[in-house]
Amino acid sequence: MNKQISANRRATSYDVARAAGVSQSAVSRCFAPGGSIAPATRERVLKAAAELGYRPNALAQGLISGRTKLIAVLIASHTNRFYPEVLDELTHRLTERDMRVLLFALRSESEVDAILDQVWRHSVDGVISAARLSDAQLQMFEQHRIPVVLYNRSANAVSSASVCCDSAAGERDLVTRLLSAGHQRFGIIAGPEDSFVGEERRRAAIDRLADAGINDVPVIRGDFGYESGGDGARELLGTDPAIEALICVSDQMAIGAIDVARQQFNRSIPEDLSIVGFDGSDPATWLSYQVTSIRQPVRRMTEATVAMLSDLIEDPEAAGEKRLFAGQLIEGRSARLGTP
Amino acid sequence: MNKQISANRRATSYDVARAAGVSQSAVSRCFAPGGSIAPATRERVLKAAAELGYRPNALAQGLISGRTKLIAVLIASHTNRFYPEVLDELTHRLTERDMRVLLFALRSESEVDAILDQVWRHSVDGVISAARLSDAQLQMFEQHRIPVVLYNRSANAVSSASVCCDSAAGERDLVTRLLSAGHQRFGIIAGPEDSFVGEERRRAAIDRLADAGINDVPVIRGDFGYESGGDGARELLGTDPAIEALICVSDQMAIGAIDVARQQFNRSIPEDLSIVGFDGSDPATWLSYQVTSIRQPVRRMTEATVAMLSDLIEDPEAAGEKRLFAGQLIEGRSARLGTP
DNA sequence: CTGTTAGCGCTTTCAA
DNA sequence: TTGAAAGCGCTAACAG
Repeated sequence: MNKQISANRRATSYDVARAAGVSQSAVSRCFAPGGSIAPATRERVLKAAAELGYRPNALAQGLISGRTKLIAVLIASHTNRFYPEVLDELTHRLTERDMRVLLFALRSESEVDAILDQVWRHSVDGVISAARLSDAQLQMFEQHRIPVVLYNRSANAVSSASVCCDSAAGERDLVTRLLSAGHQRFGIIAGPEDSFVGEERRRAAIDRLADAGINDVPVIRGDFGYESGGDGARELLGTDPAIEALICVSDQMAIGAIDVARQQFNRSIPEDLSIVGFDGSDPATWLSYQVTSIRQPVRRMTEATVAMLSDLIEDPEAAGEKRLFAGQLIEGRSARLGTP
Repeated sequence: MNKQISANRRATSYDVARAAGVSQSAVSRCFAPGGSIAPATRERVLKAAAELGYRPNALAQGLISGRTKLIAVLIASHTNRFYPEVLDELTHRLTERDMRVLLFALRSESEVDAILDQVWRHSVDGVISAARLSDAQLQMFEQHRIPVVLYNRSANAVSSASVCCDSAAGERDLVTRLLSAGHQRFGIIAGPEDSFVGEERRRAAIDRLADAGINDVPVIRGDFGYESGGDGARELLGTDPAIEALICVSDQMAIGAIDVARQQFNRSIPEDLSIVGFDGSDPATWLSYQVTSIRQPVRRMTEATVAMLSDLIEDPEAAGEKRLFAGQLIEGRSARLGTP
């Protein structure tokens, strides 16, 4: 019994080679970037390939060449939930550069190890992480020359490549403006303790307030989402009705706070209470809220991220660069702002 | 010169075999689900593997076994932008079942072919498509026994598996309630022509209105997003100030419409104007909007999707099932509703 | 239970 | 420019 091609087996380069009357390696060269092949041969091969519906097998290519064009994208679930622009932009820019996205959404820190195990097994060419990685985990990648670019978080010990929005500067800017508008009593609605950007913003706010001689500012922690922003506002305003400004580390929490302040505490925003957010996400610009916030330059940041990753893949010895983008103040209408 | 293990080469099963003093296939069996191996050997192997940091290479596994555990997820960019729950839930449920997500975000129909080419090359075990696929494209997968589950869209010709929210029924329900509350003049803010769910909802609304003897209802098309909802409202209310109810095929468009109606046309919602949306996405429940809408049971739907896909992967000959989930009415406060 | 053997589909020298 | 041959790292018979 000869080797039957069962009707639905996918065509291999051998099938194409046989059909075109050339060797298998000729077929391979046909689909390679700079493969030397005679125009006539090339045409015959491509014709046969088209007829058979042949497409190079990415697994085999990756296995032999050591290049998979696969990029692992790690992102905290809440980031995509509350700020979907990031993943969307990243995915598109990667696709544009002929790379594929292996997506991992993290609901908690504890999942990271299991996920890195998978990342590792799949021989990805690079990693973009919008989730926190430990130094040990980063070292693991560095050791094996797998480029990693951190998105909106940076490592302390290991010198890894990263693209960040300058949360601290942005938050300081916001607080400075609130101070110069005369606000004296503040409340902070922060993020979870394990959030890098959340903590960065919280600290920046507290430090700036301390510089102005304001200490012991009450802090409530939320999860970046709408509900938790409302809860935070309820608790802060309930405890101290004299609070004049609420500093929220995300737009969705600011929005939740605005709704609760207006509807349950009967405050006019910003006349009776200033509320600021952070991110510049879509809903923050909606007419009902117009949150005073800091917009992250997502497009430039994602562009920088994949550009940097591409470069590192080309030259794995290149040093990891840290790029810091300034956020842009959105005045909005949810806070009374003074001059910088 | 003997075969040096360069410090950063990743360990293979041969390395582990050598270290443990067993054959390579013993190592393989150690990591296989039901591989028969003596406990003692097993332990030696696992120890060696741990020391070398060995992890099976997914590429090689996929190549030889024909199973990659890779699932291609196709999703329209705007779906993730305006309704991120879907991708998040899908990703988690797939991960739970030990499958990996190869993500493709589509900005336009024209990208589909290029993307399917990639899907194909990567030998995925299955496909989840929350983007429109043509019959030809579906047949291609069917021919090669690659299971596809359509999410919120169904094919006409080909009988493919699908999980949908019953948009038509939901929209009819909504319109019926609006009618029974006495509304007579309507406007529709629809989605792009190439959107499956958008068109389904638009048609259902128009048909239900026609049943009630109401014809020639003005339709404006948006892109499911906030801005376009506002634009639609502006145009409809500008043209016909007597409109009593706005039917929007997405929540974010409903939200945009609410803001414009309130702030630019000075309408009280729902007293002066009823506005309904669709999806039951997060922002629709925010206090400032409380959009009257139909909630898609996303969790049950995504669960059904990956369960169905798993089953099809186990048994590729199984017939594709179509599951239709009823949407749940959210009364909200953006529309005056009558009894069903 | 264990080792041997034969590929999976491809890229990449190396000669011709 | 072309083809032959080796081998990426693994699984899956098949003997022993």
